[in-house]
Amino acid sequence: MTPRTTENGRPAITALPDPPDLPPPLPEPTVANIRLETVLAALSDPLRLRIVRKLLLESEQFDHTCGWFGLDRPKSSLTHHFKALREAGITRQRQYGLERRSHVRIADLNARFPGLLDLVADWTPPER
Amino acid sequence: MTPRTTENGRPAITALPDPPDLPPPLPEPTVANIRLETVLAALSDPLRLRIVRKLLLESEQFDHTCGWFGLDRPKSSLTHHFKALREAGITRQRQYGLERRSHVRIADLNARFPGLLDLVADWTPPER
DNA sequence: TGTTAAGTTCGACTCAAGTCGTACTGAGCG
DNA sequence: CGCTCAGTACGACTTGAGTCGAACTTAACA
Repeated sequence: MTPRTTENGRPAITALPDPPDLPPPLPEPTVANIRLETVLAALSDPLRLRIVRKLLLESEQFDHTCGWFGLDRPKSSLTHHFKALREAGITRQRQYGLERRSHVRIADLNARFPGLLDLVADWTPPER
Repeated sequence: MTPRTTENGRPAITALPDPPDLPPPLPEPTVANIRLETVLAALSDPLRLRIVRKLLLESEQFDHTCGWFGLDRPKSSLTHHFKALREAGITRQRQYGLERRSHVRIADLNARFPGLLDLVADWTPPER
């Protein structure tokens, strides 16, 4: 089975199965409670768009800490944005000791809003 | 040629050709200058989501005036929202005498962000 | 030419969101 | 125990968006 690809040759955004024995996720909306307007609002911020896009394109295996993103912002700002993504239902966060790791809820979002993640993956950040 | 349909049976959102001899469009971004983050921000407002959805699902032939939408808001608020949609590149507005009519730039948006309009068409407004 | 009506413009107000410093929490580890 | 370090909580500040009233513009039309 070869992965389906999108118009521009990139492999489509698809989900991998979860490994067992993970810490429980932090509070998040159920799939049915994910609202389009909330998701769009969360993704309308360029920094959060960068975060989600990087997770989609570069996360080799599983979830990642805040530091992995290399974002030049104070920690309190990052907390704010990662919380916004999680509460919108876009990412799932789990606590590993001191670290809080994030990944995109790919299967949930593909089920609820097919095609949306592909738009994020194909996004190009504004130059400057 | 029968129209392709989406997963839930609704006909896919596709564009009709423009009739000739229209008034010129009001200022709007070119297709290449439509930004994903701007479009998502414009669509994250429930009122604007309703406007676009209604245009997609119920506009029988061509574009529609503000009044057609039956929105219970003062005119200055409607001006604000229709301008936001137009400047984001989501709608095109043309002046017909006193009236300013809007329609969705379906072909442009399907080319730039495939699948996005289908998400809007399938959206269900929050109850109450 | 005067009236009507669609829509804009302007300015004021409110509120939510982004930004960030500072203090705090809590796991890991010597 | 006490240090370190990831991340949170809280609060202050600023900015931008949504909301709207009031005055204005301008076709259409009698």
